[in-house]
Amino acid sequence: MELPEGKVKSGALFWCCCSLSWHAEAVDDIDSTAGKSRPLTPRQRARVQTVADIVRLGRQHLATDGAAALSLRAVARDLGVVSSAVYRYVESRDELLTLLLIDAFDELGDEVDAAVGEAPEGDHFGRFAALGRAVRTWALREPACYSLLFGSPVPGYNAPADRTTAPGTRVIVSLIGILESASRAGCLAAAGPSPQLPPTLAGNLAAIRKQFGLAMPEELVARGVLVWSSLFGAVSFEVFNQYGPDTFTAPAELFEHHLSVLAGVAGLPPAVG
Amino acid sequence: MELPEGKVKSGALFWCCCSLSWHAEAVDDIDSTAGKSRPLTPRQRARVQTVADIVRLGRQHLATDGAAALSLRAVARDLGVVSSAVYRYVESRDELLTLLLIDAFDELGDEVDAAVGEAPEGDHFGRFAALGRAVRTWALREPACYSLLFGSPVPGYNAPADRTTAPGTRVIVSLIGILESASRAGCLAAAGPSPQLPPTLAGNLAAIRKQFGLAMPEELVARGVLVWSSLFGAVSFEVFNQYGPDTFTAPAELFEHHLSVLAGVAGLPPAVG
DNA sequence: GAGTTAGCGAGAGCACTGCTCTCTAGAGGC
DNA sequence: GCCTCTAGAGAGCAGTGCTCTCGCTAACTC
Repeated sequence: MELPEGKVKSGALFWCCCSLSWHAEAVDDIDSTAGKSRPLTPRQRARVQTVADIVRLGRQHLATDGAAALSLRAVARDLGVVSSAVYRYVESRDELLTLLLIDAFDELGDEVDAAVGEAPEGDHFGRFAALGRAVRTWALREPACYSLLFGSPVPGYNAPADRTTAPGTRVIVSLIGILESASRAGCLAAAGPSPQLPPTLAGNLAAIRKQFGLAMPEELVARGVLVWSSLFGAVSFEVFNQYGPDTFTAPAELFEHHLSVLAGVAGLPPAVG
Repeated sequence: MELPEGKVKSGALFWCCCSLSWHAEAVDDIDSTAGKSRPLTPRQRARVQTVADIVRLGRQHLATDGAAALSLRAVARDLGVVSSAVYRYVESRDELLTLLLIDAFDELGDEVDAAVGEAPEGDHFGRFAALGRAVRTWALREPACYSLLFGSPVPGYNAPADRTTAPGTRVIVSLIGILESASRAGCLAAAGPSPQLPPTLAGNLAAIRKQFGLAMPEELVARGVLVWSSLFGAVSFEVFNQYGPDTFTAPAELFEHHLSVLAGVAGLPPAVG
C-alpha cells in the first residue's frame, strides 16, 4: 500500500530547516549545550559514541545484506549487546534506516562537492563531468547505499521528509549551480530544437527558476532535469547490472560517452579550450 | 555480499533458450505431452491452476507490500492453505520471485509491443514515443513490479539468467528495432557533435551491431543505449518519487518533453510530417 | 474392481526477525 | 557517600522462511 513512497517527500527541489526526531533531538541538545562551552558529560559522550557505532555497523550490514535485510538484532550482536539494548539508542529499525539514509546522502553530497570543487571555475563541462563521475564512483563503491537512496523504496518505510530533503537534494542543487553559472557566462545553449513547453510544465519550471533565482531559460531547466534523471538512470543500469555482465567490458568508457552526450543535451559546450 | 547482483545476468543484449527449473520443467513436460494430444490429467490441471493462483496472489502481495516483504505464508493464508503446502508448488520464496519477475517482464514487453505496433510503420518518432509512454504507463500502474525489475536487487535473491534474460530484454530489443528501421529509412542522424569512441567501447558496440545485424553506426548504437537508460532513469525518478510531490504537478508533460529531447539524442527527427 | 503409489495438506518445529515489557546492577550526578 | 536514573539483560509476542513427518485420498496399474 505504501510501497511507492519516495525518499524525498516534500519538494525535492525545496528544503527547509531539519526538525530532528527524539533521538536526534537529544544529540542536538547536546550539541547546542556544547556550543555554550559546556563539555559533554561522560554519559553523553558514551551515548554519542554508541549511536555512531550503531550507524557504522548498520552501514556494514547494509553493504553486505541490503536495506530490506538490515537487522537490528544482527547489529546488536556485532555491538556485543542484547537486541533490546539498541532500542535505547535507536527508536526503531526505520529510525536506523533514516540515519543511514542521511549518512549516505551526505557522503555522496560531500564527494560530489569535492569533485566539482577541484575543477576550474570556468570549466563548466569539467565541473559537470566531475559531478557525474563522482556520482558513478560513489555508487559503484557503495552499491547498497546507492540502492537505498535511488532504488526501490524499502517496504513499509517512509523517510521523514524534514530530515532527508536537505541532504537528498545536494546533487541536483550542485548540478543546477553548474548549469546556471555556465548560463551566466554565456556558455549554455541547447544544441537541438527545443519542444514547446505546455503551460503547467512551464509554470513548474518558472517556480523552480524563481526559487533558485535562475537566469537560465525554462527550456534549459527542463533539460537539466532530464540530464539529472538520465545521469542516475545510467548509473542505476550499471549498479543494478541491467546491461548484463558481458555487454560492456569497459563501462567507464560508456559512461564517459554518455557524459559527453548529456553535456550537449544540457546545453554545455563539450570541453574547455 | 550478493546484493549488487542484477536481474539480467548473462548478456542483457544476448539471450538463448530458456532452461526451466524443476517445477517449471514439470509444467513443461505437461505442455510437451499435451502437444502430443494427450490431455492433462486432473492432477496436472489442478497443479497448473494452483501455481497460477499462487502467482496471482503473489502479485497482489507484491503490489501491496513490495518484493522484500513478499511472504509465502501470507500467500498460503490467502490460498486457504497451511504454509508448508505451497512448497509443493513453489520451491522457495525466491522461486516465486522468479515467477513474478518473468510474469512482470512479459507483461511489460507485451504492452510495449502492442503500443509500438499501433503506431504507423514509418512514424519512427511515434513508435519511439509509444514505447516510452508504454513503459511509463505500466511502471506507474505497477510500481511494485517496476521496483522488482528495475529497482534495487532483492537481498539474497539472484535471478536465474537463463529464465529471465529473454523476457528482460524485450524493451531494449524493441527500441533497437525502432532505431534500426529509422536508420535504414535514412531518418537517423545525431543532432549534436559525436564524441570519439574509445577502442574497447567501439569493440563492444561492434559486437552488438553484429549480433543484431544493425546497419546503424556504432555512435548511434551508443546513443541508443544512453536513451534506453535515460528513459528508465526518468521513469524511475517518477515512480520512486525522487522529484518530490510538489515540484512537477503535471509529470506527464515533463515526460513528453523528455521524450522529445531523447528522440533528438537518439537521432530521430522530432515528428512525422 | 482391488491394490499400490504418489501427491497433497496439516501440523509441529527450528532459527530468525522487530519490538515491548520488566527487572536489576551500577555508573553518574549531586 | 547517597540517590537517581540509565543501560543492558532476558523473557515474551507475533511474525517470517523453510524442513520434516504423518495420514489421507485421489489417481494410476494390473
